[in-house]
Amino acid sequence: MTTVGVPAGWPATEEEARAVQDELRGLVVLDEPGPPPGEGRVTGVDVAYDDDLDLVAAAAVVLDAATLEPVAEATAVGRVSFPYVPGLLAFREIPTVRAALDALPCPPGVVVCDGYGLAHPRRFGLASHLGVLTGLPAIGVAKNPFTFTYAAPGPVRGSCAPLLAGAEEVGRALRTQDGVKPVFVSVGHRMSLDGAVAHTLALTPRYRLPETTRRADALCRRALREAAQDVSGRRGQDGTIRQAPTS
DNA sequence: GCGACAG
DNA sequence: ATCTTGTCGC
Repeated sequence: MTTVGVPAGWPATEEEARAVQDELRGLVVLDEPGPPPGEGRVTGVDVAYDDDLDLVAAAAVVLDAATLEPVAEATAVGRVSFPYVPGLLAFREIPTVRAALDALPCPPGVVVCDGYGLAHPRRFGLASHLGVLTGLPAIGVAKNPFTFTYAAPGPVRGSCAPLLAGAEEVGRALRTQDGVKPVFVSVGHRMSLDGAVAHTLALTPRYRLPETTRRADALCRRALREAAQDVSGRRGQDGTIRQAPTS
């Protein structure tokens, strides 16, 4: 596990954060189909919070794309770098997620985020932001439609319908299991929408959410529990931080 | 102006 | 995201 602070120059206000998004948005690569699903490696990233303890724990879990078995994993713990503001989620998650990705012993392949990419008020959600900063192909798979609209996809696994911002298709509502609420897939970086949907289907043989997300979610929660244990052990009742044990 | 709003 | 027990079902 690695520890991270808030990066120097990280936006402190919503205005600054939006300006960063407007500046980086142009760097998203949309003309690559991305690696084929079922080959190479796919990495899930997720984050868990304890706002009271000012803790963020991130996990990155690398799966073999063919078998969906984990081949590597890493975690990182840091301070909360930004409040939750709809549309600015990336500023809350990225520093710790990047640290976890950097701690991996192997290349991540395609990164699967818990949230959106292009399906975003300024077309630059978490998956796009993380993709641009790392250069990795990335997609977003979210659990709800945010402010976007969609027609219900067919009831069978694999059915999908456009996720719409007005008339613009920003992603797809995808049924990953028969009769189960769809997930909301969007392109992050260096991947086509069809590719993002195909990857998502390949990652959901059994459950609604991708195996990448499920594994990363379980791991970051565990990392948060352990970090919270450590912190409470080192903090007095007045919040004073005592010295970490030297061993 | 007010409410809704990825995680 | 997080607060949270039991419960219905494969």
